[in-house]
Amino acid sequence: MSSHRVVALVHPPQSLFELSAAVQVFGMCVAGHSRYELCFCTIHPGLVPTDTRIELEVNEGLAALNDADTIVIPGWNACREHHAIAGGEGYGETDPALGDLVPRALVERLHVAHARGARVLAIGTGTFVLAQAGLLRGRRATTNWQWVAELAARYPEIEVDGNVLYVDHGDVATSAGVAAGIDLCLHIVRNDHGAAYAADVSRGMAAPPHRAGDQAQWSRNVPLHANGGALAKVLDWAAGHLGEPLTVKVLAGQARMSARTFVRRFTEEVGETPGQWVLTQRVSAARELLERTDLPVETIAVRVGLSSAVNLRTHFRRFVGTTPAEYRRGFQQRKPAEVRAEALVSG
DNA sequence: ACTCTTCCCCGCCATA
DNA sequence: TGTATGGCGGGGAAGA
Repeated sequence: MSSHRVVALVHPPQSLFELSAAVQVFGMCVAGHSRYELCFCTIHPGLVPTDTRIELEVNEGLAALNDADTIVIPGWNACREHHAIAGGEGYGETDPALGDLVPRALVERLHVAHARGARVLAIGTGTFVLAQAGLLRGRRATTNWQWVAELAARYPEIEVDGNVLYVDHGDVATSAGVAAGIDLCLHIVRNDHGAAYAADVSRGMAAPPHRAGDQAQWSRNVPLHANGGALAKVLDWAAGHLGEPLTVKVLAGQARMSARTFVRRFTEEVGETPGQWVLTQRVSAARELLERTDLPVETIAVRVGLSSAVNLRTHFRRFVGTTPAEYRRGFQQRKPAEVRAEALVSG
């Protein structure tokens, strides 16, 4: 099996931040190499302007999409081009022609790629390209909160959800802007190569390990380090003590807050309730243990704080869509092929 | 499948 | 008056 080819579509004025979300995650080397082959293409190969005063040299044209296993569209700033040329800042202003600036040739390439089974990811305003290509018809999708209304207005056939970080349909996925792009890419890596590998990648880039797609987009852009980082410390602490009872009372105590205030602040800043968050962490930890140990399911359940195998199974089905045993089996079957592939790359 | 208990989460409100 | 806190109670879900 040759390595998975990820092709990022660069387009002027390219958003560097959203591009680097894809670059960091898919280009990240773990133990010396990456499991993805990351390439770039653009409509007119050559120097591509970005949203800052740096140009990118991109040598491949749209033909590179033909053999992509995954296509990433890290933002689509065509709308800002006019503002930039006019000397304006462009942020916050909407251009009604946003979707119309998607060239026909690109739309066709995307159709072909999607039809032959390539996966298409959009980060932030990249969603508009997928919308214009008709790949989101009748499906749920998201984009930057600033653009949610615009997206919904222009494409009524899409179920626009502005309250999530990302939406993944398997063949097509969209995310909110900036940091949510990292979350989406990590989510993809996680499904491709498992939670343990994804955790290695996110550790490599010092990103928070896992945020579920249905978390709210940051309502006020408050970093977790607000309030002297009290919440961030509690999250770290809790992640290291999953086997112990993590009730709201216990967590609030760690944060030196009353339970009521803790729940309120937690949901505001993290985007989901403490209970949901703890549960997500526990299932996540269980996935990792299933992948890299041979511990019995019952033991794993106890170790991650889910008390019993019965309990673990119900939550596992809800989050992962399968049973722990099945998940482990599926994962270990893939293992030998991957190990061989790694040996080839590193050797 | 059932009960019983505990905990979650949120609205409401008094307080600082 | 505006803002953050935290106690209380209930509806409901989770777990034993």
